[in-house]
Amino acid sequence: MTRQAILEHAMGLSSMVGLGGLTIGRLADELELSKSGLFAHFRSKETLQTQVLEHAASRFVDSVIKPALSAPRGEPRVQAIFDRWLEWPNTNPLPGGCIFVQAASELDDRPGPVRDLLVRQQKDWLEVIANTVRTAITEGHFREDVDPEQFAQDLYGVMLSCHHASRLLRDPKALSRARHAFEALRLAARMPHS
Amino acid sequence: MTRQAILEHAMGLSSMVGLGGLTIGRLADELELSKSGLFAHFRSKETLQTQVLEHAASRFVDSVIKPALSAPRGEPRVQAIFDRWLEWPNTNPLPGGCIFVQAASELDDRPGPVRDLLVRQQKDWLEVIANTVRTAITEGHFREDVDPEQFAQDLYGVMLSCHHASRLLRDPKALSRARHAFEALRLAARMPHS
DNA sequence: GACAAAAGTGCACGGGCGTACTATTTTATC
DNA sequence: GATAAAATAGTACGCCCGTGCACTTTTGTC
Repeated sequence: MTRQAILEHAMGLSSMVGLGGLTIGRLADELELSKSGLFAHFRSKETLQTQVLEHAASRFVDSVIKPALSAPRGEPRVQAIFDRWLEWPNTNPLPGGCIFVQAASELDDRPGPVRDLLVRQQKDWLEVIANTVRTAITEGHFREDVDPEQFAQDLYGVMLSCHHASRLLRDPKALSRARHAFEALRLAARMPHS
Repeated sequence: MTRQAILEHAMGLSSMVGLGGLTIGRLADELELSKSGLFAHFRSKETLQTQVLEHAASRFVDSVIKPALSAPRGEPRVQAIFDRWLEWPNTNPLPGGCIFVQAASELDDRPGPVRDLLVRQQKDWLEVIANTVRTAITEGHFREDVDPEQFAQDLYGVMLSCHHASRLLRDPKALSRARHAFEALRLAARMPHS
C-alpha cells in the first residue's frame, strides 16, 4: 500500500472526524491493514496529521491555485480563483467537508507543529489572493485604493459563510448567495471612487 | 456544585477541545469532582453536550441578542447586532474561541440530537438577523431590493473570516477589517438603487 | 538465486474513555 | 432531630487509543 493511498483515505477520514479524531486503529481497519503496519509508515500520530495536511494542500494547489493562475492576469484571475475555490468541494469531494475549515477551528488554540503548518498554509493562500488582487490593481481593473488584504479576508468570509450555510444548515441557496456576495465584492473593487 | 457552574466550565473546556473532545473525566478533574459524581448530573455524554450548547446559547442571547434588540429599530439595530456580536468574545471570553464555530465544523456531518440542536440555534440566529434587516427596509433605512437572507449570510461571513484571521492567524488587523467589511455591507444596503 | 531493504503482522503495555452499579455523605423538609 | 431526597464518591467493566518490539513476508538488486 502506497503512502499516497493511505494519505488519500486519511484525508477523507479527517474531513469527517477531524485531525484529532483521526485514529490509527480506524484508519488501519478501513484500509485493511494492521495497526502496527500502518503505524510504521509514520513514526507518530503527529507526523500522520502533518502529512495529511500537506497532502490536502497539494491537492488544493492542483485543483484550485494552478488552474486559476493560468487565467489572464488581473480581474479575470481573481474571478478564476473564486470560481475554482467554490468548486473545490466538487473537484475534490470529501465526505466531511473542507478539511482546512475543520482543522482551522480545531487547531486554532492547540500549539504545535501541526498548527504551525496550517497557519503557514493559510497565510500563503491569503497572500496568493492578495497578490492577485494587487495585480488587478496595477492592471487597472481594480481601483487604486482597494486594500488587497481586506479583499482577501472578505473573500474568505464569503467562502466560510457558504460552507457554514451549505454544510451545517443544508441551505440550497448557500452557493448562489456566495456567488452574489462575490459579485458585490468584485463590483465594489471596480467602481470608480466617488 | 450547581449545574450552572458545571456547564460554565464545560463550555470553556469545549471551546478548546470541542464538544467531541469534551471528556467527563477531565471535566470532573478540573472541577475537583469524582467522575461518577459529575456523570450523575447528566445521564449521558450526549446530554452533557446538548446542555453545554444550550447554556452557551442562553449566554449569547443575554450578551448579544437582548442588548441589540433594545437599540432603535431599523438600521441602528442592525449596527447594534454587529457591534455586540463582534464584542461577544470579550463579553463572554472563552479560552478556545467561539464554541459555536467549533461545534459547527465538528457537527456538520455528524447526525444526531446535538447537531439538530445546533442547526436550530443557528437558523434562529440567522432569522433574527434577517428579520432585523427586514425591519430596516420597512423603516426606509435600507433599500427595498435588499435581500435579508443574503445580508445575514454575508454578515456571518464577516464574523467567520474575522474569527479565522484573529484566532488561527493571530492577525491583529482582523477586527478592524471586519468593521470595514460590515461598513461596506451597510453602505451597500443603504445606497440608492442605480 | 542470495540477500538486503522495505512493508506488514502479532502481541503487549499503560492509560483514558463512557457508563453501570452500590455506597456514602450532604442538604432540605416536616 | 428523624427522614426523605439529592449530591457525591468508589469501583469495576469492556473498549479503543498511541506506541514499542520481535517477527515474518514481500520486494527489488546484484
